[in-house]
Amino acid sequence: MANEPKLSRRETEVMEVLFCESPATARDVWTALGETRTYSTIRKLLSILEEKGHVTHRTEGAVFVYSPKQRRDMAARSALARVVKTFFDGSVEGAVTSLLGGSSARLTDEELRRIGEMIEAARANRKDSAQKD
Amino acid sequence: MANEPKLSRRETEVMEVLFCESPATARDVWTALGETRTYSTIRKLLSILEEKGHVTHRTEGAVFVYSPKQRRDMAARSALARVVKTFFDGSVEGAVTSLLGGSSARLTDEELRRIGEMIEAARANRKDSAQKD
DNA sequence: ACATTCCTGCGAAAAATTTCGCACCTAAAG
DNA sequence: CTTTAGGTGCGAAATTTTTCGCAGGAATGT
Repeated sequence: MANEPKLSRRETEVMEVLFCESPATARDVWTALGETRTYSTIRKLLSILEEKGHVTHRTEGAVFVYSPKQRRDMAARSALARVVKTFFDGSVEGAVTSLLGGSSARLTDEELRRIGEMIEAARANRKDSAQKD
Repeated sequence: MANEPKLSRRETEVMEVLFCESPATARDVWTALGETRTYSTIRKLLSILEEKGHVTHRTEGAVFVYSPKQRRDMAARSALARVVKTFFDGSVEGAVTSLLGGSSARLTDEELRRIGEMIEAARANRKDSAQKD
């Protein structure tokens, strides 16, 4: 069923920070994570992540600046796919509904308009290809 | 930043199965997970999860039937929220776009129509409350 | 009643993760 | 040049996770 998570708990945390705000130094990550552990610990995690191939770094001056190796949009897609499968029985509609319902208050009218347009476009696109058949 | 994950790797796996198809017996979960571990292992996980308060069980006949303790829609919301924050800088619009773009082929026109309506409703709602101010 | 099968409970070994400290190096300030 | 602040590499202790096996108990078929 659900393909097992590749990352451990802390590794996941670090990756999330990285996806959220990369590129980032070990110190950045440390800060973002609330400095709840030792700076040393974070560095270790980062190096493990790199060894496993989930992260790269370039040296800037003498400091390491890390970035996720996977493209952000791809990671986003699979994260969403997982949520859709797990919580919405695979229904994208369900997910969109939840997304819209949960925080519609935070969406500007402009955003809603754009999303609406997107839907229209998708429908039009759909009809086109339907005609082709 | 990102509030740390409460569950370990395997625990997460089990919870996902449970959210996907609950209620479920230990054996169900075991099967869903591909029988890659021992049945005993899965049971242990389940009991740990229960001890930690993430899961409950009722006895049906003589077997345990498990269910997540948190409501599915709530879990869904927070899962989505996390993804939105991590991969879309908090932009719901971005997430919806990705969702729609990624698998628009799999959405029926009917679904698209409904989503469209939902958007309209949200916009209308928005204008109403704007007038109130 | 007896054998067989499948469950649950428990305890602990085995393995993986997580967390640090220490040695050493570099850049910048004194 | 010397000192200081902050980085990196590495090894290993401390903890958590993960995995099992074995001892009953209940249900089912013979």
